[in-house]
Amino acid sequence: MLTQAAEDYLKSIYKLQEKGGKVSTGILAEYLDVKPASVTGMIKKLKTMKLVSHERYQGVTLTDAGKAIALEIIRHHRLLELYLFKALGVPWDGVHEEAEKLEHVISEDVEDRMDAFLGYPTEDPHGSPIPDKNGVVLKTPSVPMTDLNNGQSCVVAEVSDDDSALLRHLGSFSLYPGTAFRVIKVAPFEGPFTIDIAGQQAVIGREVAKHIFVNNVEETDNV
Amino acid sequence: MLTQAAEDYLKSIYKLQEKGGKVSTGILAEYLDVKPASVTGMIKKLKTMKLVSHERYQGVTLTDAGKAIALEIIRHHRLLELYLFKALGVPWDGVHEEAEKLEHVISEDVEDRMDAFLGYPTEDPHGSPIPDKNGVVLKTPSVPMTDLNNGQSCVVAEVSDDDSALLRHLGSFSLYPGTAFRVIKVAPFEGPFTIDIAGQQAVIGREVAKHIFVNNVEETDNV
DNA sequence: TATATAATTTAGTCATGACTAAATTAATTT
DNA sequence: AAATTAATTTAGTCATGACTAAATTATATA
Repeated sequence: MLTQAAEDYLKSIYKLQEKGGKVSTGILAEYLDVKPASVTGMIKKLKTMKLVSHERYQGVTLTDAGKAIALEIIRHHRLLELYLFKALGVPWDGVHEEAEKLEHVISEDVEDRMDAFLGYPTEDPHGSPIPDKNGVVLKTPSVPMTDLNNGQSCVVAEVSDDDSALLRHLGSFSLYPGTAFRVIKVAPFEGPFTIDIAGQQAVIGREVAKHIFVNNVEETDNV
Repeated sequence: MLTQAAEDYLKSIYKLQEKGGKVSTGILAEYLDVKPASVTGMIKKLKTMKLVSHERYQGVTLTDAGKAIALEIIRHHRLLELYLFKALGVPWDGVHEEAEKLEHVISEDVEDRMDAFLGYPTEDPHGSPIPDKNGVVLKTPSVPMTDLNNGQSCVVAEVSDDDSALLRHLGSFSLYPGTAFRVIKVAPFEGPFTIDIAGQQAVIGREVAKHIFVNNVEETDNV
């Protein structure tokens, strides 16, 4: 069995390499809120376990074995998030933190039971895909909200799950995965987005928009 | 926050001192499956935290603060056991092991939600009392099955929760808390008990009987 | 009471996984 | 190309919580 720390490293490497290939020591350190020297130490251990590939000064990548473990942990995490949300009513801005602790100790048996209870779901409450037991992830294509222009309508596909305050903010506009909205105005000079959600207007800043991913983008006339 | 190890020590001390006042280093070591020298080390730490009282060579006792924490962990454990059993259908011989890991990471919020889901229960699947949020335990008086004699009838009140094989064995006779049975025969020379459970006969060895506690004991004529 | 045995504690070791400070390597400027 | 800056690695430290081996204290026996 791997330690909790090792599991967290693998999961983080997976997430970071999703958007950008090799993962540098510094980025990983920042992501894990740990000093770079500590990362170097753990990478060495993971390397002897053949879970990562690493050349000095060149960044890390997961091996197939490491990737399999990372996906298993991510599956735990996302199933737990959805279970806490649906079965226990934990608010969506709280499920991440809770799942972060539970994901390392939950048994396969309990996980299977939660999976069945939920009807074998494919997405967590933030719209992220839940890998299946074989580590297959079906990712629906989506674009960052910052790519949108005036008059386009779309549907929220996915939002970042790790910033509780951000999620509460989005919740106040009902900006959940599945929610449709239309861009009324994009302010110039990297300004905020004014959008229409079911008749309600909301102003979404650039920094927030970066964490929202959408699909079903369509040009619309002013309604 | 306490470490997981410290929490386990407090919980174990609580359980052991329930039946026998001060807890010796050796007993605690055996219970935790750890060497006595390691126990001495942890006791020192717990003492500096004022969670236990300890005089060299004289055994440990929990302070009020230590007892409060122990009861909190036990509450977590037993609520989790019942939740896993009722909400997820985990078999009763598996819930202990699972709860053992979860009890250290579950939040108060999630615990409260499970408590509400279960309707604020007072007993876990093995008949052990669930302490309330203030650490109050209501223990129903019960006697070990080994105290029973020929012809007595009773109801199962509580069974040990930590031996999975034993629980499966009891389950095969439907010997759950709440199950009534009558003693047909106690074999002489510390022999086994032959009992009648809803018309079905079963033979229960002495070692097994030690782990079964009963109440509502009544003399009955042969029916 | 002296001695043997059992229980407990002390002292020192080990693996984890964090840290700091210093050294090394890579990338950017001038 | 040399020098500066940034990133990474090495080396050594620390707290946890386990361990073994040896020393100490308590208990039981002759």
